[in-house]
Amino acid sequence: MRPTVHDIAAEAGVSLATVDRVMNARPGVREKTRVKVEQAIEKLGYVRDVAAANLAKGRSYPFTFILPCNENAFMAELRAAVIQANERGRIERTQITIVDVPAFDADALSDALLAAGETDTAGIAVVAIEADPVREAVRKLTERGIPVVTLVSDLEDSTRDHYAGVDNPAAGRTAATLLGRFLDARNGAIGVLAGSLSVRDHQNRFAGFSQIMAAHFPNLTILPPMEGRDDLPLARSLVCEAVDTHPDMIGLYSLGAGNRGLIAALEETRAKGREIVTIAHELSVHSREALESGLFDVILNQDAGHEVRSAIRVLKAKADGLAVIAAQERIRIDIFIKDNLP
Amino acid sequence: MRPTVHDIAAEAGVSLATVDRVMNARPGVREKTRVKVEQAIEKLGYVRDVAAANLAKGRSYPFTFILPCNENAFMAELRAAVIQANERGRIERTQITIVDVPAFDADALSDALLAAGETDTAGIAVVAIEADPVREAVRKLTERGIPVVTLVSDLEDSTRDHYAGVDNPAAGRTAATLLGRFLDARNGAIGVLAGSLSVRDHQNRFAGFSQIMAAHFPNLTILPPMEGRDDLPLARSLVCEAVDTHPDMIGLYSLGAGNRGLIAALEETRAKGREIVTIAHELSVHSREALESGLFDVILNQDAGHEVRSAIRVLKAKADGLAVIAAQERIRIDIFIKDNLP
DNA sequence: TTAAAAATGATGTACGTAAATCAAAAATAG
DNA sequence: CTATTTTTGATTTACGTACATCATTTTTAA
Repeated sequence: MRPTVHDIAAEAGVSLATVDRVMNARPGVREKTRVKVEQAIEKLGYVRDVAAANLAKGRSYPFTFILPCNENAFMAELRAAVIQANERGRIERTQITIVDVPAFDADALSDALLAAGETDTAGIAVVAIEADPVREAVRKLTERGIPVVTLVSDLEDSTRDHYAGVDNPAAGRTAATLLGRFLDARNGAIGVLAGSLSVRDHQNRFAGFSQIMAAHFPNLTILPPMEGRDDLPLARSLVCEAVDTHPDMIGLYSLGAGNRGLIAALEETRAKGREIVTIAHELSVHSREALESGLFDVILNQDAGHEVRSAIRVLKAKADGLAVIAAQERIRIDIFIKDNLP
Repeated sequence: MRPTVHDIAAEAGVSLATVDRVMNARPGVREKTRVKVEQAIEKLGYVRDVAAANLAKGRSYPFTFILPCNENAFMAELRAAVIQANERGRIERTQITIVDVPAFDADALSDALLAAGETDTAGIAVVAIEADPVREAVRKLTERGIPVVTLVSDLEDSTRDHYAGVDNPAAGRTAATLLGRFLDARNGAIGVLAGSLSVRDHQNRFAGFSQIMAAHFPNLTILPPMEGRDDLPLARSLVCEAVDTHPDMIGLYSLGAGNRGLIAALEETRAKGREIVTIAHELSVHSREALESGLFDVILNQDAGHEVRSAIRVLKAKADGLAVIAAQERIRIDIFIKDNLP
């Protein structure tokens, strides 16, 4: 049987009240007594029963998640993951309020952050936009002791407590290595399709991609990146045009989320008898289908569920003033080919 | 505020005792009353506070994990994962007893299974060996209502409740696709190094690998598989010999866990100025180093921690007579290249 | 040495659920 | 309609911890 506070009290030769004072850092305990109790805890290997403690505390964690009303599959999945976490969170005493903000609107986002800070919130998770008003809002929040975690997209040079998302330069490097190796010694051009290069994630991915391409695959040249803005017809026409303009284009890296336009373009390209080795981001029903049909060769993925759960763990830890185990919270970049689809 | 049993009682117009009878399927409730209570639960969206329930029940789950005393890195990691799960399991009221059995010994394993069944156990997880006495032991256990989960290695045509491990044929197919594509249009021979082809996992991986190779990469021929038996010097000499004997060998798939002998052999090969595109299994300090230095090109990995946690979740669910969400318990095959290492 | 301050003990209530007991009411059988 | 069985209610204790109150002891300052 695992030891309880009673066992600690008996072992240390003090009362339950004193053990409680030590355990919860309440005042009124002599140093000598505190040490006695701590030694008893050590000796018996006592671990606080968190479930019972939370029950007694009646504590709950009202968290706020600020999400952009983007319409792409990944954001939908992220939102679903938050909702699901909220449902099962009843057990862990977390309750999440989702706040919607227009996509790519820095002012709206900073307003939403400040507004969330005025509510009864134990911590805020936010899909960040790189902009000074946002940084300023985050600074005000953290200054007031409200934990802030960036989700999916980070906010550099800010006072946010943690970033729950993938290493985007590494994602770009991964794409470069795979594309380069799949094309082995062939010579040719590589297209790059981004959502928008004004978004930090996409910038970072492109930087990592370019770096490895330049260093290891001199046989491949990168074409100027296209910006599809998550817009189906635009992405499609951009890709089609690039394929036509560059007959030597043999590879493509799509580092955004506008997969459906891309898929349409690749279907047309295939119909014309050309195959482009393609690496895209984010697993969804559409991208999965493209991978299975061979239109995509690789999908790099960040697991929205993992990111949300990690964000919640970190917020909880910060709210309790506990340390975060960085290694445990690192979000992996998943590589999927048609053979290892989940 | 989330509703409690008291709220249910008030809503249904019955006493607390009756609600308790309904909730815990105790006898002595009229059908009409039971329906009233269930409707109140539905209406208020009541969810049992599992933490409080476990606290009140004082229930604990004594599980047994039967592991082979293999000395390879993966088994060590698996064991560590079990120990870690046991430590943090104090909170979830699971306590795990580890039983060691000699590796590859079917009789010892079946004895251990039956012995575990005699102890006070709420469920058994076992790294299975394909053999009839093992199947028979599992049958006896499940017949007596003891949940049995196979871990890492499955037991086909048995009465085990669940398999917590990866899809090994899919792992082999993944290796084949990556190896084939990395070698693009080159012609040559592919070596295969197994631990032992009498082990089901390795058989399955080899089958999947051969299937895709034959179907999609006629430019590559598979050499007869070598058996390294997790033995460092043996694996090393086998690989060195194969490299010397087959000057056209340009790729290698190591589907076992004997990575260190393989790494030694590849170092020698590299010293001779030859590079072999290599895919190996299981991430460890050694294999990671080999990946970073370019000796390995890809590592396929199964996360021991995930497998152990999944096994525990399933055992708990089975012990409570609850359903298992299959999709949630699927163990992924991770692909690592040097750019996406965690 | 005494008064004040600090430290400790003793005790009770609460959290949400489980489980038991005994009394009371309702339904059913004869 | 009574006797019996079944169903329901009321109440209590327990799980392990948090937190508050008040009494008592010990320590420190004057």
